[in-house]
Amino acid sequence: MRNNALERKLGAFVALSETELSVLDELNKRRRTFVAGRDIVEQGQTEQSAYVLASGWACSYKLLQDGQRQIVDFQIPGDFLGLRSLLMHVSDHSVEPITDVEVTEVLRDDLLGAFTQTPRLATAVLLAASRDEAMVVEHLVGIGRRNAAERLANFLLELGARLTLVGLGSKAGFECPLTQYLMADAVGLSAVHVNRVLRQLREDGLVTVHEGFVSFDDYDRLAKFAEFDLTYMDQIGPLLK
Amino acid sequence: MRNNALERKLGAFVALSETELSVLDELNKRRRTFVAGRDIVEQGQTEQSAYVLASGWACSYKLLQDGQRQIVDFQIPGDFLGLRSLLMHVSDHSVEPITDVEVTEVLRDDLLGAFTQTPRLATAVLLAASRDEAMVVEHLVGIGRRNAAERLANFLLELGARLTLVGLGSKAGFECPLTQYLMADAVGLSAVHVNRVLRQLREDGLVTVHEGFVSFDDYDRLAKFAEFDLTYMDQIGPLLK
DNA sequence: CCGAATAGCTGATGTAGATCAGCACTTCTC
DNA sequence: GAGAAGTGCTGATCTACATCAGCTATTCGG
Repeated sequence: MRNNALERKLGAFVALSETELSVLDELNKRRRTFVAGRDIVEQGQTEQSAYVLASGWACSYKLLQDGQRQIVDFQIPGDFLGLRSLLMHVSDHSVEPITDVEVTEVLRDDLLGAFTQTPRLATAVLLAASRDEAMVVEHLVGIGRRNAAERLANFLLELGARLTLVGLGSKAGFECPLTQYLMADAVGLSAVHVNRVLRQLREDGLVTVHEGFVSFDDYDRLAKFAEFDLTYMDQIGPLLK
Repeated sequence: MRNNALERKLGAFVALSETELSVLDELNKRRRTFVAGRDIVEQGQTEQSAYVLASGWACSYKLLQDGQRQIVDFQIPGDFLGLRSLLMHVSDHSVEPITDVEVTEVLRDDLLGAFTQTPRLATAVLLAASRDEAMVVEHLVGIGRRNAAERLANFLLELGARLTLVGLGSKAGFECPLTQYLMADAVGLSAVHVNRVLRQLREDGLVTVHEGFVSFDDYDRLAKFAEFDLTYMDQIGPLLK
């Protein structure tokens, strides 16, 4: 069976041949499910497998000694979970499912083996990883230099854009299982302040976050307000023919 | 001639064979120099080449519309400059030399071509990119969840550790061409506050930053204070034999 | 040799966002 | 069916940092 999540993900970066596709098929046929709240990858562990998210939401985060947590990114269908943990000796972060999730598993040796067989796959993974890194960089800029409202606006717009790419959102809005606590840990604010800022954005007629749904009340004004620029998401199409 | 900067960089992640080394030699023989202050890579441009820093310091940064700047990372000898810009369609950041720098140039087509010939190279680059991403993630956590003093302490410790790896620093300290303005843009503070916090750290007998030199006055106490943990730098040795 | 940058430094004041404390509503558990 | 836990929401207070303003010491170009 063709057309799994990993193929869609990598196909966005390089056009894959038949043989490459069949190598991919071999790579990730093990399907697994995880329940919400129980970590999939744990900081400090040595991981033998990564996953590609088929359905549901997850988040990758780091804990500080004092118990504070910084969410690095949320993962939506099509995204890798724990790829960096697989590539590095010990995982530098944890991954937790926010909802129940379905994933396909990718074993380290299989992945590295596949690179040797079909180098274009390695290039594709490298490009996918670069795009992920670009997103982290963008978050860094947001947290370092934007105020609370701009940060939250950017955050919601980025999520919306990513979900739209996989058919789960539009300029009107998207379904969103995140609590205000989760958003706070992602944008580096307190949950209390997230609440206030969301109210502000709602009263200004920009976005409404309510009952698990994010509605863009005025997408263009919101994008302008947030200085939202998604070139970093680099979704023009395959770089390699 | 063997033993250039790129070989050292990638050799840290995979053990490279003779043929792989010779491919590498072909890859980056063009040596260039850039003067301090004039951008090497520019946000929004499409880049055809990346570089490996042979000597000097550089920084990668992003600008916001209002003129604020966030420095994403500093590059020291052995680091890539603009690798992500090469891999993506359009560069999401700029790179500026802080001192005069010497680099070797790597052309996009050469790099992608080399991946096809020797897939292990692709793996090596992927691992190197993962380590870079891990550092950005660590910066994100620092900016999101640590206070000014912890942030600066972490920042100096990380620079020290990285410089030590390439023989340019030790637990005693390192030479450092960064102004307080540059540090401020990197850790997301104002230069004024950087100044005050550095004074605080100095008065507490932890670190002294003076006349282009960073001295760790009490490395262990500083590391403890900053909760410094360098597992994310992942320098245990080659993952692949 | 003089004016203009650049860098480090400091005090006074302002503010964005944290923290604390508490209410209302829903869902889950025994 | 009562308690406990999770989530959203709000007012009052506190504080870590930014901003403004201005000082000194170097360096650098003409």
